[in-house]
Amino acid sequence: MGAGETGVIGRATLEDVARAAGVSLATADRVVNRRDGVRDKTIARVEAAVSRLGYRADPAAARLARNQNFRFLFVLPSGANSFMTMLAEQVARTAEWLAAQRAFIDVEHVDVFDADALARVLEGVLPGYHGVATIALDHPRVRAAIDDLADRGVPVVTLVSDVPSARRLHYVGIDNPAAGRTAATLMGRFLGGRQGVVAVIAGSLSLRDHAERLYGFNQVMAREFPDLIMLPAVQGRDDNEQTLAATEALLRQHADLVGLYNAGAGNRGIAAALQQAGRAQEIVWIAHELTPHTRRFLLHGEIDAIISQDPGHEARSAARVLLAYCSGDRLVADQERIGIDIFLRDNLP
Amino acid sequence: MGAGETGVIGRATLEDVARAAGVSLATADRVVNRRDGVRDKTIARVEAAVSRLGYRADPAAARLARNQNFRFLFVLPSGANSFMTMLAEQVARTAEWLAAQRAFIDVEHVDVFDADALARVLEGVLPGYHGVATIALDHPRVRAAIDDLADRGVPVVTLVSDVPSARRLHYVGIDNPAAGRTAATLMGRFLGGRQGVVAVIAGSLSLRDHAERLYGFNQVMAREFPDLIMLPAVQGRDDNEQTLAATEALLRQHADLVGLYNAGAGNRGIAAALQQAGRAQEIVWIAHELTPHTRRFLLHGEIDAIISQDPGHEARSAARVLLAYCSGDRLVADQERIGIDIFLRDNLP
DNA sequence: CTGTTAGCGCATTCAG
DNA sequence: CTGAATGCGCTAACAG
Repeated sequence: MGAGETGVIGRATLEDVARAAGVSLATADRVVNRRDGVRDKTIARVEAAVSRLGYRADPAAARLARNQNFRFLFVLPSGANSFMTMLAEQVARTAEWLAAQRAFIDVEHVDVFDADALARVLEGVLPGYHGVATIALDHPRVRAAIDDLADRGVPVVTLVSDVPSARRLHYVGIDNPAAGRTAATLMGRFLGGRQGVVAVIAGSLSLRDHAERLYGFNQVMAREFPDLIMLPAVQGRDDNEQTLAATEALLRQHADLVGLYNAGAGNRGIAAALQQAGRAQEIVWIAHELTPHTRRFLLHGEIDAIISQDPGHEARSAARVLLAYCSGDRLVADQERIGIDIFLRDNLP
Repeated sequence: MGAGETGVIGRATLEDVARAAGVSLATADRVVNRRDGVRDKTIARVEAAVSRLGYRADPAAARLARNQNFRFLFVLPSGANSFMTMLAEQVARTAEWLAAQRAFIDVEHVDVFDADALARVLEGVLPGYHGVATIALDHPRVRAAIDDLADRGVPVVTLVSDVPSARRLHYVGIDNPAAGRTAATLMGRFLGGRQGVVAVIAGSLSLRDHAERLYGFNQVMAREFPDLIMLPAVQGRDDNEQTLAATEALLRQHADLVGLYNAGAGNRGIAAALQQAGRAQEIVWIAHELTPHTRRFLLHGEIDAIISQDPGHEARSAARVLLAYCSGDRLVADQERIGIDIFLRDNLP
């Protein structure tokens, strides 16, 4: 028993279509796959049969017959903060899944802050790769490298950080200005009328995603919460040491600091500084990316909210987009939209 | 750099394994698929070859050879609030995708509030279905029906609303107590020290998911924000009219109403009542499920935050879980975890 | 322009 | 217990 009789409805096959249209399998295949070399009349006959029988190609069989493998290159940062480490792990996990789809990925690590190094890797992508996913950097040389790949017919998707002006196939990541606005709204509302100074830290102001977050943050703070005093953004280089120092300086200079938004990494530095100053609980601190560390700080009530993106989702999405492009499949658009997640300690995964 | 040496791009096939082990294709297949009738010695030989060559079955080829179709039944509510309508749409969209995987889904509608009707549908599931996904209802008869299906070997996944005590394969939905706690934290923090009364509306207190949300909400309110006065929950039956009436009553009786949490549907009723009373902007209102209506209320500043779940994700997840179970594939656990989404007007999709 | 044929990698009879 | 043979639905040469 079990798998009940496969019943009758074994759907129409290409052969059924061919027979119904009175042509050969090959011809049916030609029109279904929009290859030329078929008279308009027979095209019409076949298409009629297709819609009459409700034919839908079996992609599994097609891939098997085509016997084609894909090879993708993922370019990830070598400097490993927690989020990037998680991303790398998820890419590895995705690789297993992809292998089942006859697609393989190689990973190459490069210093994200170094545009030339990144561009060099992109420029040197070997032929034989069917697609590239990369953490991008908004720099002319990087943009040029991406465009060159596009010219060579290699689709590239940008991951986490975008280069909108390049001819990339797709951007897999969050809307960063919106993420900044989200942080600002939470900041303003959590502060609930308290007066004082709000500071902002970023990894680097020349990283597009960080800059965009600040832009969004400042926009909403100015418009919605004009009573709060915004400090100019300081840089922490996504590094715990430097962020610690920066935070200490802020605390020293502003006794009335009530809010802190870190648009980049280095949260352990902030935690250390706040704890040392004994002001961890009173200051509203909003951070990015759910990692083991930020999770702990959130649970302890130091971080008040985390704005995040799901690295697993991003890795899978990049792979799906590349694969769909290469094999001509459609993709479910809203499955590929990366959401701006908000985590409080109550809705942690 | 570049293409790590996977050497030749084609991976090992079962035939390669067979040859390497010095057995026939059939025998290799027997051990790979754990069928018996093979001597331990040859099993060992084959397994050695498998791991030596790093063999991984090609699922596409396997499905093709097996030539098997699956048929699933989705049981959805007939009473159509916006969220359920969206869910139904997403199920339809998922069906298209599933068809490509040789799996087909039928949808049956039933009144969710009627346990007997639901149980009847579940009891009457025709043989020939390989799996069932259903919006459940925590009722003995429904539980029994689910267990019967399980006994018949039909996997069932509960969707959106769970019956934890039943032998369902999987629950696809959010952690509702946690959702309630999330709402409470937002409520308390958005109120930022304001004093007054907080009201709660639910569709029905006998719906497990609504009850759980209230439980979580009350828990956090009592523990974290003891100064706010909690009103006993009122029922709106997930209906705009009744929810309107309930809200009007609340507004009439409590001039000091500062917060409103709706754990169910019927948000249009609330909006109407608040607008009429002219208190839409001052009351912190937290609602569930992002729909065209709640989105509008959020953008207009009436709703302050929406706690949500992604119906597209849920529909796809239910399908994937069923399909993976039926075809013996593993699934990516954390792709199937349904998150508790928080939407402010800044991070709307 | 159209048809014939030989696989793709695997599951499954049916013999031995 | 094991092996040879057949076919799933489709693609891709290669003939006509």
